[in-house]
Amino acid sequence: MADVTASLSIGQVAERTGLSVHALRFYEQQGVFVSPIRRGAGGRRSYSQDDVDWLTVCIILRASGMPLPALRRYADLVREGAGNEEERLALLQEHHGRVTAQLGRLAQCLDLITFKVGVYEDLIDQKRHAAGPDRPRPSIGGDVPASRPGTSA
Amino acid sequence: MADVTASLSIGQVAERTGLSVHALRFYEQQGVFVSPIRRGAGGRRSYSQDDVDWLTVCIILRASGMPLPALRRYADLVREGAGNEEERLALLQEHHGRVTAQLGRLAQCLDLITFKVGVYEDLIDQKRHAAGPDRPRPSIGGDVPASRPGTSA
DNA sequence: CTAGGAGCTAGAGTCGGCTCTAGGTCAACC
DNA sequence: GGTTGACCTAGAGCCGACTCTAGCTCCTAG
Repeated sequence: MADVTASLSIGQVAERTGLSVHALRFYEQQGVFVSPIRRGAGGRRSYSQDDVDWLTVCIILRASGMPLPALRRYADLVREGAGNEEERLALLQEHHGRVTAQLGRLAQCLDLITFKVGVYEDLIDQKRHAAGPDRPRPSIGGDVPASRPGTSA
Repeated sequence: MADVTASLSIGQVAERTGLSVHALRFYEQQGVFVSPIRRGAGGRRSYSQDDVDWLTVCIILRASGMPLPALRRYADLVREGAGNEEERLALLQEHHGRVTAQLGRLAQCLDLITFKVGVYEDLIDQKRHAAGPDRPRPSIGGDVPASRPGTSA
């Protein structure tokens, strides 16, 4: 029972979350932490495991595009304590919807990119083989247009 | 044969691409167009269908996170004409990789979000039913920690 | 006892990607 | 002939999310 509820310095938290110390102070100032970060000797921040866990969630939410104000709002709700679970749920559901939508859009984009990569690959190894009389393939001008996918979106 | 190769005003292009006229001028200034936009009466921009097609591709690339400098680089290559297909391919492949990675990350994030939504849904309809003697579920303090997914990433 | 390293605060700076403003030109309508 | 309304240029401003700086306090090691 050594490092259970061990408290970490800002540098250690930075190291294990991948955030910069600047970002950690910035997040704190922005109110994304649920409980105030404790201070140790000389006013230094001392993060609990809970703080780090929460931070981990925050990082994932941020990575999925949740803006800081929404994150702060969520933190506010959690800080308020039990009783506002519907609001938290609503916030998360909304974010869930946005992430799902973004995934969809991204997948569509990927289709086009994959298509274009394919076209260039074909084009390039047609050149390599410097083939005979079979037509090189139509509709490549300066660049291929959006021909196949993406036209519908 | 009326509007084939019709040329469009900046306003019309804005309308059908969803970009603002400001953004269109900005993109032009940033060199993302392959050929210079023609000018009509009084120096007004006149977009060809090709311009709009290219723009459509650009929009998709941007939507998938390609930064403007990369887009410009791509446009530069296309403008140069045939002979640099390997470079174009490389650029697209790199972007393809990044988009794929981003999709993966986003999917992981979505897992956590889905999980948390699930937890709150359970929690809320347990409350609604105000059930009997079965324990409400452990490990919900202020908020559920990252318990299930995301812990590995 | 001093030099280095980690931390502190407040606030300025940066970057990407637009967005907006000021001041002007046209063409068309009333 | 005056007023819209769409367009023009050059350049300033904005927003989000950090990032960096200056000037300070500690603690520890040499």
